Amino acid sequence: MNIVEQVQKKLKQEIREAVLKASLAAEEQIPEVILEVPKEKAHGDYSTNMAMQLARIAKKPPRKVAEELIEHFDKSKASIEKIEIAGPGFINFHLDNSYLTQLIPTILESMEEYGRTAVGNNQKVQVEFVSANPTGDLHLGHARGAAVGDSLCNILDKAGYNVSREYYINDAGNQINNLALSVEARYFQALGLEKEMPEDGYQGADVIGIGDRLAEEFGDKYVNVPEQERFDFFREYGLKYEMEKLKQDLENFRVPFDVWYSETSLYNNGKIDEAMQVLKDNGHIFEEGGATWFRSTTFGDDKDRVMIKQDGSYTYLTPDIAYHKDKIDRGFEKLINIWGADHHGYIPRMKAAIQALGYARETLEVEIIQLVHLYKDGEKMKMSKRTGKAITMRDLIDEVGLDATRYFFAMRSADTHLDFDLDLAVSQSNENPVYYAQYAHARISSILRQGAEQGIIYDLNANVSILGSEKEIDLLKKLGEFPLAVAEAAEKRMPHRITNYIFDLASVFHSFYNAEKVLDLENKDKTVARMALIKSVQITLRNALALIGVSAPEKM
RNA sequence: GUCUCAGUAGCUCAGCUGGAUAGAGCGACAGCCUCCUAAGCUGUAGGUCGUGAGUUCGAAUCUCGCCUGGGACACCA
Repeated sequence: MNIVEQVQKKLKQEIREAVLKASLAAEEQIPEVILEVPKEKAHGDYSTNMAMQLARIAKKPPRKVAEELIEHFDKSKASIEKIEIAGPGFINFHLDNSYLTQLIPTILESMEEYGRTAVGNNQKVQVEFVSANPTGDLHLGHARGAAVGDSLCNILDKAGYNVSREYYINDAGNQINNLALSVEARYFQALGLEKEMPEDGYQGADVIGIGDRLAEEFGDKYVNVPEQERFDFFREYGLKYEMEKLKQDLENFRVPFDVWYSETSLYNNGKIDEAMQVLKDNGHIFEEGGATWFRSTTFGDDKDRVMIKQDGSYTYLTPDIAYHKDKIDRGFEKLINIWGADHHGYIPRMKAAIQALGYARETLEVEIIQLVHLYKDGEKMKMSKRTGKAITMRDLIDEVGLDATRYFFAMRSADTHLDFDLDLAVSQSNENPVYYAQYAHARISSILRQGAEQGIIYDLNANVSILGSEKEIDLLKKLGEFPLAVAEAAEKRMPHRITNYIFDLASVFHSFYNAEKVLDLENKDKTVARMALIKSVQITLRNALALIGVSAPEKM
């Protein structure tokens, strides 16, 4: 707990104490103390609406309640400088903010650990994301899911959760057969032979590439082998090729995974049968029309779902249920799935399955990633995966750059539609919000470099108590918020809270930079203290950027 | 038709557990480099928070209806 959290806690305690001493409410009647930072600086450092909340219980007008509360408030505690009643009954606290300078040694000592909290309680959380079919290139929606998922994992980790990142490989079922047939067609075509693409074949350029590669490597070797052998070979080859490319693309996008989980493995190790058996034992399975059904309506789904089709094969749902059972069997207490908007209708049946297996519905959380629309020259770009005309994640990174892409995806809440302005993201100018934060970091680095050249040394023991100007206090306040911002982003599963924080911190720094000079040879003590301050800003900025996978350059 | 997400400044979006005069960026306008990076700073203009009701001391925020837009509603994955 840093000094800011300690002061807030103290303040809340004192407010409760005052309520009791003033006999405004009995102990069990007191609502949770809400402290907020007023938008208006004139309204003090913190304010509480306690008096308004108590008005009914105390049967007195809010301002009267506030007066009595203040009367019994012990001002000697919690650095209080002044207390005022304002508006309809707010109580505004003005603090002696000199305590904030204690943040500096805390941050300098914590370094890359600053921001870490234990709110997650080491809970075992698994985040499954991207999980795109290995049948083509990752597109924009996947890129957004990857960026949001990775950022969320970083944030959860920082907030004290025990996180595992997982990718579910859909390497079974029709779409892979389709891939095999598409590869086959492209292979024949690469050799100049006639071969039609399957009806729902993958038209992407990457499959053409696989065909070319096969033709080059093996010549016409596979033209005249038995069909089944050829099919099996192309299936394996295509899958391996697509997966390698996928892994490489994600790695380039700074998105690592701990586990790559194969759907096929569920078929081979009996886990599907196992899951089916549990559902059967729990009485949620029935036969009808030659198919085997899961009675998901018991748990609020719109209709029951087929698990084994008339032809004896599984639907997509069946291995997926086994997969989720396996996740829980592996000891995860919370499963977070990050899905594209098109899978949105799938949530109720998956949650139903979790319940039918005998677990709490809330074990599974699904975060939906809404669609991305690309705009260029003010116009929406059309794309279609079927015809292979989609812009791929790789195209996007090549054109926009890694940092800008990550930042753009992280900065919008994931469940709203995103209009991605290519021209804006590409622009290397002040129009681009990505550079704003990086620029602040580079500026700080530059000042610290020059300070060092002039032999100015600061350390944990720098006398920071001499800091206290308005801009310095603004900076310190913002620095103190970081652990809270991370904790809140984690608990609400909202990575974009972090970009908001980054922007705010950078903004306060730029403002400070323009108002006050750091390096001042006439006043060495102040220079040392300010260098320690901006070093703290640099550390915090870098930590925050790391959470969303954006680099913190020393120079720009 | 059912479900779901959204609608906030000209554009793109924030807005916390319901709080005070609804905020940023871009764009427009006016200023700031003899000074650590002007990719920056300071200020001005710009709003019926889609709409109608309800809940209450108080609603952009919660509830319901309606309008508009996106998406999902397979024995596909």
